[in-house]
Amino acid sequence: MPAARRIAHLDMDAFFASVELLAYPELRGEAVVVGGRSIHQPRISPDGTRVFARLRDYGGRGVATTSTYPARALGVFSGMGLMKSAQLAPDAILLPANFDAYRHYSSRFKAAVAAVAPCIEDRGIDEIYIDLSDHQEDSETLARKLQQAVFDATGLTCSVGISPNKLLSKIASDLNKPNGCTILHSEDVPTRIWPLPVGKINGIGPKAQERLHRHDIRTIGELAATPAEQLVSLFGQTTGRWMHRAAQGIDDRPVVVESEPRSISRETTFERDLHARDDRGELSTVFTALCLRVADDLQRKGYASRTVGIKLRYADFQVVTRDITLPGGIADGARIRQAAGLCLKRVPLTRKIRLLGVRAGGLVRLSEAAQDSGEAQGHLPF
DNA sequence: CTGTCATTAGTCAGACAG
DNA sequence: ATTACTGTCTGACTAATG
Repeated sequence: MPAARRIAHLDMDAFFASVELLAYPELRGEAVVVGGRSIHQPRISPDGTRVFARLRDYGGRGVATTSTYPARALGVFSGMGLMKSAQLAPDAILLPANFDAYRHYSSRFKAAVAAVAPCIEDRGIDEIYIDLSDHQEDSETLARKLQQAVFDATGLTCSVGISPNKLLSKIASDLNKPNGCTILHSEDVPTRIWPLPVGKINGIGPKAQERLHRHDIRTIGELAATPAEQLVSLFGQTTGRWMHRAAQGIDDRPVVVESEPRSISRETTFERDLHARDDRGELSTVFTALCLRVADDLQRKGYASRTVGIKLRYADFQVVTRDITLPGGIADGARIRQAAGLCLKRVPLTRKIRLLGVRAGGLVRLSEAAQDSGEAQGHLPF
């Protein structure tokens, strides 16, 4: 008989901000926000102390990527526009994001976890699922071991949830933050999960939450008590059934140790909104650069793309996408640029544009790609 | 021959998450 | 008023195929 499933979710505490605090320990306890467009590096003053930019000094477009807990106490959360954040916390310190450092600490904490428990599913830069089913120690011991290993390797704290499945563990890891540990069993669902708001379920975002609220469904318990048919009629077959099961704490998704990427993309928001009529040159330069970066990413990772697409965000925030599927995979800049150019022709260019993006989907491994050179569709039989 | 149904691929928008 | 970037998935719709 196989061991009962036991799965951990491990989430680094305020990850980006905490990495910054390793570099700038004098900021511990301060309201610090990470984000913006990277032109506010700390300076060294004549007396040798570091001088940091304040939120009130920030001018341009940008959002808070993360904030320390003191900044959160002032109402500044990730995703919030920096202009709005500056109103709430003008004296908060603003640091540019340093993704190289975050990737470095990400690898370190994942390696530390792997030394304790090797069956890991990557969920982005700052969190992972771990399958502990084959381990003998009790969950409390394992959780503390994981946290100690992460702290020894990085000097950073994390929070851990352990339960029979990913859904419950994800909720659990958030129940006791920072540096917390929560262990849940199936029997705990009515007491520990049902009182929580529906938005605590990973996958129920602001829109679904609002629709549920309109039907007087606010807690996970109320969701669990809603007939599956009603949820299906509200959200469709797949999502409705999933939601109903999730509310009972049921989730049989496995921990996926490795997976292939589905798409690779690059996009950028301009300093000011651009118009195809007045800013042709700039738009064209950026567009080509994005195509080259996507091509470079494809080649470095060893993929070719069969579906190339573009994305535009107009000044009013409306988003349009177009894509094109090709007979064979491509990975070089010139042909990505050509395909993306065809997409661009199908989009109205009468309004000002705020963002431009290029995407490569339908990925095939470069080693197996047909290396389509325009004749790979085969010769006609006559 | 025409209509219907099932299935699949392609396209696009939108929700969600880290 | 303000709202990054990268990536995944689902639903709705259309077209093609059988």
